Amino acid sequence: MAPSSRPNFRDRVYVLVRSIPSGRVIGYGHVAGALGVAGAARQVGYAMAALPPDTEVPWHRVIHSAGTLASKGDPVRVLIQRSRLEAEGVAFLGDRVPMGTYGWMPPEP
DNA sequence: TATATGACGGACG
DNA sequence: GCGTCCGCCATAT
Repeated sequence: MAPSSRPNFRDRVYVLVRSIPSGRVIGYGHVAGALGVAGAARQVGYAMAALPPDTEVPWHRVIHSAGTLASKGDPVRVLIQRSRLEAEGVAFLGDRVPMGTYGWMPPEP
């Protein structure tokens, strides 16, 4: 193994996202911070963009720190994301999610 | 190896 | 409350 640098930053993002319980959400920056690399919020989003359409990773539970959704050149993605969150019991406050209520934090070792 | 990019975050007006 | 600017760091080419 090559534990020196980041073996697979994206892979760690997927593992953490898969640990998010249903009906909960988390911000990109929170995911990066949980991986030990605060400030790499953009890389978390980049990892999501690399996810296949048949992925088992609940990428829809990863949103902006402000509670708003996001997508680059694909607004349909946001609609799917919102639909899945509502299906899990997440109540939207307009176009925003009250992270103070649904905000989830990963368990620290 | 270096340059450009990018599902972001926070600060400022 | 909303729009805009700068900075952060891993991936891609």
